[in-house]
Amino acid sequence: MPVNARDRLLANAEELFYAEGIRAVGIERILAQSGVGRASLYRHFPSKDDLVVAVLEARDRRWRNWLAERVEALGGHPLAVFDALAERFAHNDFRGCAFINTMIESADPDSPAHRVAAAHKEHVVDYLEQLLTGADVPEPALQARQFALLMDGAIVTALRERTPAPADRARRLAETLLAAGSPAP
Amino acid sequence: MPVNARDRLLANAEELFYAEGIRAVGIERILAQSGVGRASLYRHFPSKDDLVVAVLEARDRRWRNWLAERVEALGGHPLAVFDALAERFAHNDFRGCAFINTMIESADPDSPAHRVAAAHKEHVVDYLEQLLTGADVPEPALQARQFALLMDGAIVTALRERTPAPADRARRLAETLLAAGSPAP
DNA sequence: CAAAAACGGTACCGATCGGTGCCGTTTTGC
DNA sequence: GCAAAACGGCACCGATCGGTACCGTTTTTG
Repeated sequence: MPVNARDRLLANAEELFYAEGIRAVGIERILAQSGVGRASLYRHFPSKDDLVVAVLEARDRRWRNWLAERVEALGGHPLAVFDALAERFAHNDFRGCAFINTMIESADPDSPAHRVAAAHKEHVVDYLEQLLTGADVPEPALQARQFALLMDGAIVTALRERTPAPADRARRLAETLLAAGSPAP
Repeated sequence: MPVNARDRLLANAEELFYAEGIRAVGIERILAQSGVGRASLYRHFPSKDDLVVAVLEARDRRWRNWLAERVEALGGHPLAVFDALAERFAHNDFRGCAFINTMIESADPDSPAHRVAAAHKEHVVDYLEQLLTGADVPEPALQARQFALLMDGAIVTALRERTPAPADRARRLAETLLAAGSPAP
């Protein structure tokens, strides 16, 4: 557990928001679980929305770093992103993608939280394109979007079925996609 | 606009829930937009949760009927489900899949709303399997799950990008999937 | 060791949440 | 045409929402 009140708030708010949703978690719950005084929260964050944005930005950085490291450790092939996802799905506190959830909960596309979530997904697509380019896959920009669609589909399906299997199914789809694209240029 | 208070409540609640989320819409908003008295709501539905379940069950029936009719009209081929999705994505009030949104908003898998949403997805998978079986696609049970994953991936991506393009991309993925499965038995 | 910053606890605020009770009116069914 | 059901409007309830102000204490900093 972090020592700062600020870091404790960020950690506990992220956990609660991810597990139950942003709107479903009140300020009081966060304060109680963090052991932080009410005033301390508003010293660090002007409003709940600002706390939400800070939580999402931190999670964005951490999640993308995790993915890159995990793909690297699994051999660096683009298909490894699905193996990384499978690891996530296996955790019993898996509750889907925090950023998809945020875009759905914060419906207004112009809201700060929604913007951060949308930006996260764009960054992931950029990473995928760079990964596919490095693997000499033709049309990496288009294939990156296909991969992202498969990843989000796997995430939503895993949330629904409560099993890591969708990661493998998405991986198989991506394999046939790469196999179909390569041999006929 | 329906004449019954009950039907007006269902119609307006569905519209508001879909557009802004279930938690984000209070009882008062629904009453005002429906022109219904407060007591009338609680005469028909014991609580907000019961209203939510009734709205979802009605939408489930309507959505699946719509999909079946649309696929039929588009030739009856399994790939037509993606053409049907493309039509939905083009509407400017498109806000993703109400049932995915519900499973995310009502995080508890045992909550009534979550159960209805999960059941809807199972029914869609069943329909896909029957559709693929009718088209003599090998391993229809497995391919139905692949199709469902592609559909959900397209829906989430369309919500994110705010364009119907993901439907075409998912269709292309499904095409290569069928092409890869058929010629090598 | 002292000044200053960070902190936890509590009382309080207006607004809104879902839900109940009662009233007079309108619509429906026989 | 009359009884009964359905209805809309309003007042009200306790609980909780996000947010503010002030308190005395602890921790950091120089």
